[in-house]
Amino acid sequence: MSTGSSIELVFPDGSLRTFPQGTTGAQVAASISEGLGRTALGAVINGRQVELQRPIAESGTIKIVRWDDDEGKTMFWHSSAHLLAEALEALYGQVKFGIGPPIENGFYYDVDFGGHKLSDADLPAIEAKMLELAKNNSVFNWYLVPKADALAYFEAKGDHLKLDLLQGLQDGDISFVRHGNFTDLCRGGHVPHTGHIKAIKLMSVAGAYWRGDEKNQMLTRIYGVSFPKKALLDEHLLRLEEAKKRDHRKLGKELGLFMFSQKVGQGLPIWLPKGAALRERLERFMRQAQKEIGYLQVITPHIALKELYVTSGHYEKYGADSFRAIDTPSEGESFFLKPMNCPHHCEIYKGSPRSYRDLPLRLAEFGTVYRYEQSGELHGLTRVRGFTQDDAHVFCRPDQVKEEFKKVIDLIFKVFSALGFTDFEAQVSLRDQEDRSKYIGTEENWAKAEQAIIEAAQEKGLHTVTAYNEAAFYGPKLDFMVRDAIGRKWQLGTIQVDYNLPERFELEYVGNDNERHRPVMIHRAPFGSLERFIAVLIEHTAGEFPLWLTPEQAIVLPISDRFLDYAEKVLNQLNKCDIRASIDARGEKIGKKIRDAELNKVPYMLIIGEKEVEAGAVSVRKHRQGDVGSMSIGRFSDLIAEEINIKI
RNA sequence: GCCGAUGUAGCUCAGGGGUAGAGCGCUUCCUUGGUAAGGAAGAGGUCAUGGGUUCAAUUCCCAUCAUUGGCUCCA
Repeated sequence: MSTGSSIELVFPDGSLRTFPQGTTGAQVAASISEGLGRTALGAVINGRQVELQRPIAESGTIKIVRWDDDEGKTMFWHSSAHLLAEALEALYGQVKFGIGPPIENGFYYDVDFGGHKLSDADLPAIEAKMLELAKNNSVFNWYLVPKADALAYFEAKGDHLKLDLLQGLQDGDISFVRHGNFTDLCRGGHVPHTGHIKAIKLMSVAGAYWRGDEKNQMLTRIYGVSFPKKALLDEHLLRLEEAKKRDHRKLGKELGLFMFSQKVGQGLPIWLPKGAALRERLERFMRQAQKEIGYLQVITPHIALKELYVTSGHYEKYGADSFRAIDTPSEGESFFLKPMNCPHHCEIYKGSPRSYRDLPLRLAEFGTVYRYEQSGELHGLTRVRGFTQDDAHVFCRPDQVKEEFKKVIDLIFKVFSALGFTDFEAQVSLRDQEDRSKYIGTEENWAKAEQAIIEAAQEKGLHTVTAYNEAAFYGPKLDFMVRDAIGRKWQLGTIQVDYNLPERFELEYVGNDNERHRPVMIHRAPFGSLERFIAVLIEHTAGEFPLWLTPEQAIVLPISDRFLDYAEKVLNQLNKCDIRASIDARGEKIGKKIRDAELNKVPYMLIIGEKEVEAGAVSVRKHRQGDVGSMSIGRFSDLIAEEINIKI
């Protein structure tokens, strides 16, 4: 409660202190410690980010934020976007500004250059201008103006974008922020002055539709990132380099896993022998895991009549975005490439009468599906036009939904842990809260499905986040996001509850009351798609796959060609022990062979020479670790078997 | 689909109006070497494709295709 002359502020640690009315965030920070006073970038008061120099108007919660706080970075990058705008105006004059928000790793500004075309080559000059302007230590002044004045200001400036933004704002006072020679419409939350921005890197230029709507004008978006210290920028750029080294497109090529062919078509991955073998091992692993918990494997064709997808609702929803229909020469039939496996599985369900005793019926298929994706969206293996889902559909009674859902969660846990994804979170994807026209099915069924997901996730103790407008058009989802070895988030597995398809396909079972009932369907794919999963696995492991998956587990390195015969014998024995291996028979020195094997990320190198031949042994060297000593092949194969068992 | 960039040897890339270069890889020869690069020689490219400008285009211009960073979309 604030009195006339003082305010009370609650700090993040729960402590409460009283300050005179009109105290600024900066004064509060300085009162805590000299260090905080120096490093503070902003304040979060009652959940709102505000500048340190603003007097605090009312009592409430306060958090002084620094660079290390997320809010600190947000304010820092937001301020940097203003600085970018100032630089652009200084360099190019008549520039219209859209929005310039902070993002996960930096900031961007959407601008309209009129006729001028900006390219990457212009970025260094803009960067230099920003750094130059930053040195002015221009204070970010936040102030209120009447809406009429705000309109007049941007009217005079001819900035139709800001005017458009203003239309959407409530009448009354509008907040502006001014620093140096630049004034912008802005909600607020800036660092004290531009001098804090010490290192800037403008990353790229891209097109972006105004307000994200493709019917609107396309603006030029400039992406950038900035830091309070040069060293932090260098570190950031190093991280990007590291990510680049792990890029699955690069590693996939280097390791001979997959390729694309212009003649085959964009977005259609081709699996090379090593990649295909890796993929098969993943499939085998999944088949086994599913078999253990009662899934039945099925196989369905790659095309189906249009009517199937009319029934399922996919035609109405995605017909226009599908590959063109395949028409038969004389019968006038119209087929579509399979974009989903579920309609086929529904037909399997329908193929014979079902009793409540048959449920749950769990049909699994590594189903290859084809979807027309816009050309600009294709990306390596993560976004393709033809891919294989580790798909399955659980048909069950309404009373079994939650239990079945939980079993699927367990399966996903098992898969993730076997593959080393220990850090993940689950996202409950629900409908758009306003626009429900995008979805099919009754309100009642949606409510039931959403409830089942939320409860199952809770009972499994999952840490979940809720995302609206992320549901599939026929039902809500539980999506699993894993965090990879360098901290990036990827969406992998998904589980979806569906009351709608059973309805549309008129699926039934006979209950113990001898009446007909409608089953519920659960769609699920722990990997999501094999393509995408392998892409993520490549980037997560940097191409150093778990031993049980890796295409080449060992390589035999003879010291000279005098030992080639023995090398062949060793290879034979390895094959017998089911160890995937090859021989490096080149006329190179051992150092070179070792180097190449290390670079190729082969887990084990078996070096053989005079000593090994005499002892009937191999000298084992482990990738990244070095020499682990000499042993018999039997011992080596035990070693490998042991390592595989620990990991799965 | 839209905006920007890119496309030269198997890979990574340099070059530049007068029909091309490096490193790695590959082949052959010499070397027979003990835990991250031994030496030499050689093969390999219609400079993405199609037009245009020019005496001459891989180089400049246009279009197409593909890749790529974004936007939109994502069953």
